[in-house]
Amino acid sequence: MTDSKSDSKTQISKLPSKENFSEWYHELLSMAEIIDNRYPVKGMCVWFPFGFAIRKNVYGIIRQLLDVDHQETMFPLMIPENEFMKEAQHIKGFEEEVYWVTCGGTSPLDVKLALRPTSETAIYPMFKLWIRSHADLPLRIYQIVNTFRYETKHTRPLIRLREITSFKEAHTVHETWEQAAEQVEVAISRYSEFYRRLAIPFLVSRRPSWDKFPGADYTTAIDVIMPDGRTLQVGTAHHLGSTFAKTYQITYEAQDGEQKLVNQTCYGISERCIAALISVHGDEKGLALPFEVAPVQVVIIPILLGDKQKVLAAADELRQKLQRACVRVQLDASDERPGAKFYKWEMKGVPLRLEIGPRDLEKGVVTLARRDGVKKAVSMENLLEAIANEANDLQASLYQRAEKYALGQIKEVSSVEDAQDQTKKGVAIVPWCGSVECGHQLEDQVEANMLGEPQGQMFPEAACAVCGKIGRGRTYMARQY
RNA sequence: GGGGCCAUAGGGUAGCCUGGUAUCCUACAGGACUGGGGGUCCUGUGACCUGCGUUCAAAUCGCAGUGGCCCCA
Repeated sequence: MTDSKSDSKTQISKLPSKENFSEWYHELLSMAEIIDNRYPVKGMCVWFPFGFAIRKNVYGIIRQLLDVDHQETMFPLMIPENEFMKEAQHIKGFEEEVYWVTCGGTSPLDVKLALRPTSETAIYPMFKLWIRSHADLPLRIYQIVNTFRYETKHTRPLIRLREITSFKEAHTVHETWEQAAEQVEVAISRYSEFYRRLAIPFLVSRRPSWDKFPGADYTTAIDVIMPDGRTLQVGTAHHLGSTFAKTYQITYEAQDGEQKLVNQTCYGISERCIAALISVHGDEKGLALPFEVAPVQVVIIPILLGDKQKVLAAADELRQKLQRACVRVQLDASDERPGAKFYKWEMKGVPLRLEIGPRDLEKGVVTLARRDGVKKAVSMENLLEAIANEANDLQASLYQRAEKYALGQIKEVSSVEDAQDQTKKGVAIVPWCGSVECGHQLEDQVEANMLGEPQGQMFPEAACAVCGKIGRGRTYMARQY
């Protein structure tokens, strides 16, 4: 404080500590050029080209995973009021959050148009037209679109937005309830694969009945534990049963000639997955990206000493070699000092850095530095192989680090008091008999949210933290974003 | 839903209390020397959120709006 001049110098372009997660997060978004939060409408942000490149790669994985048996499509942004208002439960869940278009130019519209907060009411009237017979089923489509919700709470870049720019929503239609239930499992397994590829550990749970999607029979959700111990919902899959089928009269002719109501599911992921990606892997130096989604996978830093032309030529040769091998490579031949470039590209999360200078040329090697700190010399001949290996190792190291943190944040507790303590810093697994009454009491007393029953796990018998009834039921509890 | 803090070059800030000339760092542009972990020097560009009010005069005082951040439900 006394030496403010040297203070400000050492703080040049430095991130706040990740301990101070909120500040770190906001700074990182702008310093790593992911999101520009200065757009003058509340809750609406601009993707920097670099951030958008991450988005493109990440959503490429989603597309890859869904394209196996889904078809990508695109529905309109606006939904006529009469269609939107048909499904009562659904409206009730969204009515306070809908933007309405009421005028065309200076003329009031006869039928108001809603900006989709999600697209069920846009898509399902069309499903009614598309689906005639059992031969049309199952139907699986998805779209990646923007949606609008008038959030009154505090908005947060990528996490709580008024315009969600990157909502991947899938909608499927099936003959039976069981087939739809199976589809929900498929959805969760695809999402699990997705987050594994991003090296992000996650929790899967069945949301309590009072927190399910409006109009759904049940909701299964994926949450990620953020660096401050709060959880972020980063994926949901809903079994819609025949609720919307009744409302929109979506029926098919079964093999026996009878007209039957369809069963549906929908499931979604938004740019919150990018928020999780950034937050889970990032550190004091900035972003840290898995090789698969990094816009720049390898950066080459020439060390311009001695015969500069020779070094530059070698660096460019290296660049071409990697480019031919389909590596997203960038040669940074700008006029900055090497150290400054190291910091710059570390901020952007580049997984691998290659340094090439006179010393390396002499020995026929390049210096390879991994974003997680590992640094070694590799020979020119084995370079491509070394890059592939280091990319794999880095992926494993990212995941291990993240998993270690995540596991450390989850604790089984048996009482309301312990749950209260635990949810201050992470996730509690609390014995719960499953009743709505006890659930509400838990949320009130623990002062945290119930994520719901952990999926795919077995627990020993224990007493419900509220009523004391013995059973195997558990619920995750956490402070949620 | 409730409460608090805040808004000055692209980013970070000083100035505001006590009304009059806007500070420094960084970034950016040009130049010179440099270059294996944030280089130095010279020159230059660039700002008082919007509206209304008070006043001879508003970055500064008042009101409203917009936007941002934090805490609690």
